[in-house]
Amino acid sequence: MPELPEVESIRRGLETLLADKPVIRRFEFARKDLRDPMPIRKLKSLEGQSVQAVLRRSKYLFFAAETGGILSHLGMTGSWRTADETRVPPGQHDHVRIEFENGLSLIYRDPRRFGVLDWAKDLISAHPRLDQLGPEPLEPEFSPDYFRMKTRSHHSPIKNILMNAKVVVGVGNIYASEILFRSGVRPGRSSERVTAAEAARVVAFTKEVLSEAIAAGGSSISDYVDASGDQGGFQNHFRVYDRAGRPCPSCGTPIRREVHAGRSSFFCPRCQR
DNA sequence: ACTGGATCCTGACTGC
DNA sequence: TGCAGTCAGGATCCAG
Repeated sequence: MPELPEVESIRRGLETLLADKPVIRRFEFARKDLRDPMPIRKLKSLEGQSVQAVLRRSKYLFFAAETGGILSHLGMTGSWRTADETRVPPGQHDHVRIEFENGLSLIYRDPRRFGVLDWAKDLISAHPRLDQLGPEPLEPEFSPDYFRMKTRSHHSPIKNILMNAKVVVGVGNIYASEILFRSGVRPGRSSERVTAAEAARVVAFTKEVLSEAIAAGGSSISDYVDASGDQGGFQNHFRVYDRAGRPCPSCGTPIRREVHAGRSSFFCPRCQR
């Protein structure tokens, strides 16, 4: 599943592909639902309209057409590819195709179907999938004071707070472990016991890790590729994620794995307290 | 009002 | 080789 850096990398790829603002000729649906039913008629109402921009909010992509647009969440295994991207042959998990007047076709593939395809007016108007979202991690609104306030008002492991989209969007399971490693805070530490200085470090390293990952084009694990089928490079920079038993890059102590809220966390028991 | 756990689904990998 | 069990990038729903 793509986290924010992967979604942003995909957005940039799509923006380039759709730079000449092509008109949507037609949608093709191989099925009626992903995780939820898709609003097929509503989406088809966008046929004949040009895509003006590809935007991102949280881990959602938004293809902005004229009277509304396509809201896309990739879930764990979703991807957008061009039809002529030959490295991956057409398959049973290609669920939606968007054909443009200029000959381009985009194909949505999602084996696990945890993704979402919805219609939205824009990214500003009320929408049930967007209304409850917290600030973007790279915006100033995600500040040490703000995060400190959130850590004090919750009673759960700091990692859960960091991954809570109502607190801050875009931080998934991989980057949460990486951020907390750099911050020197154990993922399982109860959030109300995180000091103001530590909360400030978590905020700073959230911005740092996500920025570095975006600059590297995201992380490729398993089946992630961007819209051109290219893989990101940040997975080569993981310091703790999926490295249980291997030496901490900083002190050599074996990395430990723990489960919080049903998700694996990785940390160095010596560097993180 | 919160919290953690189960859940949706398929595929890759492990160990017997 | 086969088969069962475990795990996977997310987010929602439900019980306690």
